[in-house]
Amino acid sequence: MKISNAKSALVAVSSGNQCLTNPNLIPLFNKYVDKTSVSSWNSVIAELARDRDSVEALRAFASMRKLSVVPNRSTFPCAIKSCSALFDLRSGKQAHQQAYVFGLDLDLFVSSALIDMYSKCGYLVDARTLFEELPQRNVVSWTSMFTGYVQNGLSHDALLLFKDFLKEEGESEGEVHIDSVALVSVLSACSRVSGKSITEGVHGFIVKRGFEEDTGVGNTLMDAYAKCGNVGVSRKVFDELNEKDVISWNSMIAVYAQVGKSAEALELFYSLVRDKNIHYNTVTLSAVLLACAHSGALQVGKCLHNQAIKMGLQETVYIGTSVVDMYCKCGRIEAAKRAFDQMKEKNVKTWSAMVAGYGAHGRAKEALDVFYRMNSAGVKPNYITFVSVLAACSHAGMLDEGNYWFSTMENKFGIEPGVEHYGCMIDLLGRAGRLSEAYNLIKKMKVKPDFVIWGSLLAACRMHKNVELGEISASKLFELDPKNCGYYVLLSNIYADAGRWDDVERMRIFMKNRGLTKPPGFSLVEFKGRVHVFLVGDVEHPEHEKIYAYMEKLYVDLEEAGYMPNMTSVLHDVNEEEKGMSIRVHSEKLAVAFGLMSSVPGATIQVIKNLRICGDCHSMIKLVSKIRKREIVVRDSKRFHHFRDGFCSCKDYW
DNA sequence: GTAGGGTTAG
Repeated sequence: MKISNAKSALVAVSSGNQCLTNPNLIPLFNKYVDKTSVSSWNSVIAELARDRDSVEALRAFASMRKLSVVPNRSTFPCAIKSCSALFDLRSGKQAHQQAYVFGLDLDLFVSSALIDMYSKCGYLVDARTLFEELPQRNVVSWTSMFTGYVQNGLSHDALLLFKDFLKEEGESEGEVHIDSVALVSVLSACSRVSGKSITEGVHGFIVKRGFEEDTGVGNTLMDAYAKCGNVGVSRKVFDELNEKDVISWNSMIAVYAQVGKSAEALELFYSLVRDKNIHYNTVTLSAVLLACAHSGALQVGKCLHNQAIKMGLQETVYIGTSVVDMYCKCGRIEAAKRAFDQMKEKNVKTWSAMVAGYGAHGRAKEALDVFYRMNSAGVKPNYITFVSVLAACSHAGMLDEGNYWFSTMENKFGIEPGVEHYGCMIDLLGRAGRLSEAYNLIKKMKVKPDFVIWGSLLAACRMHKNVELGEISASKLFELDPKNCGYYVLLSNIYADAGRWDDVERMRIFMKNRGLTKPPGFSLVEFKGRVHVFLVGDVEHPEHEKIYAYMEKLYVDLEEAGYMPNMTSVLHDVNEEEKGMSIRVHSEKLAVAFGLMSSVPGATIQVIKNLRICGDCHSMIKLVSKIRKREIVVRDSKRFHHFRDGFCSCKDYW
């Protein structure tokens, strides 16, 4: 019997039980499938399940039962797997019931599939109950249970279960034995709990049992080490893998892309391209596009987009979404829109990426338009979609719209606001000067306010000169993030504005005594397909001398045009002259200068900054855009600033 | 004929 023919026959006669009632189809069906033979049905169901045609597989299973063909232990696993693939708990339960009737529910093969089915449908308790009922278990039963916990966000329980497994393995005298698949599952639990010692422990076990050369185990190990902050070890595991498959490369590239090591991600991708033995795929491209998005590598991103088109992949929803996100984060919102419009299939992530993109560019109206269209298209917004919607309102200062969607998301969409949603609202209220409302909202929060929340309130207190609430926010921030000096500076500024010089002095001594740090600011500029990094006062860049010389000339022109340094956001513990020096060499200024001197006249300059842009850089770049007649785009940690002819797209609201 | 690993939105 040819399976593919069987499949077309089956498809022809399917739609449930019509195969029995439609006389024209019965001869066709009979030609390929002996409808009384269980093994014929098993082959058909297995083939359909393998083709991921789960709906047809379940129809075949139903038809078979209609014909009263008795299923055997080979029938159920594939049928149940199809239920899992469709998250069809009802059919899964029916299959469980039938397996029970035929005395097969405790069969190792059937029960493993059932455990997997219950887990995938979110019914972990049923999965565990069945697992406990099993008279004997093998490593597959255990693995199904491990992954069940991991996929339901209970990785800690998966690790606890692993301890039970080791006990049973020790007592079973060879009946139960760990394999690489089980180890992959355990490692994925490690990577989700981000525990360094547990990952190292499992790694030791892997070496002891001789699995360290297994490619699958190595691939997951890389991810687990990266998730607990040890990217160097991930790279070591990668380098030491004897047989790297495409997933090994993808994992390492994704690790780099996710931790923001974009240059390393790109470099590794280039060596993968040079390695003719391995063909990269959609996953690779997605990861590299993410690296471009992070580092603003637009030229490289464009090449990858073209490459995806050549490979016929631009319409897949993964790649499409990555491309949209890349253009948004590289400041090319119109290109993002074009890519977005061309996509035939869009999911909630695609829509949310577009909403977020418009929001970050301060184009709240368009963000909301996309959001409305998403609803009309019948795609349900989720938690993150509403973060994007509220962030769009916050970037544009649209308090009423923000308020509306903040209450609607819970009342109409049943999504409980999380710390990110509150963050947008505190920001909106705070900047509108409604400080006590903002403070009351914080007090009403069901989730614990984080440093973003208190940071927004503190910044608003500075803006609106409120000492009392500023002190409250600052004291919370000193607890949450005691080493970050940014908050001490802000509070000190609030005191200075109020003329409370004793308190300013107190803060200065406070900071001095505590070895406080500020995350180092850096800016990125892409030039000829390479991303250049600038730190504040950079002397590492090979052309730094030329850049400083260029800046001297630039400052002369700027001062002629009326530029006055604005020091309000500078530390109080340096003298006036030092202040002037450090502000002149902020990383975004160096990056803009490098962009100006190294690009052709008229070209847009694009800078990515890891922190928020400071007030002085903002006014300086506005002026630069005017006197040098250039469009300059700066993406800071919060949003985009498009500078043109002396103005910024944020309208100085940021 | 059963179980496992990599990717996209704030």
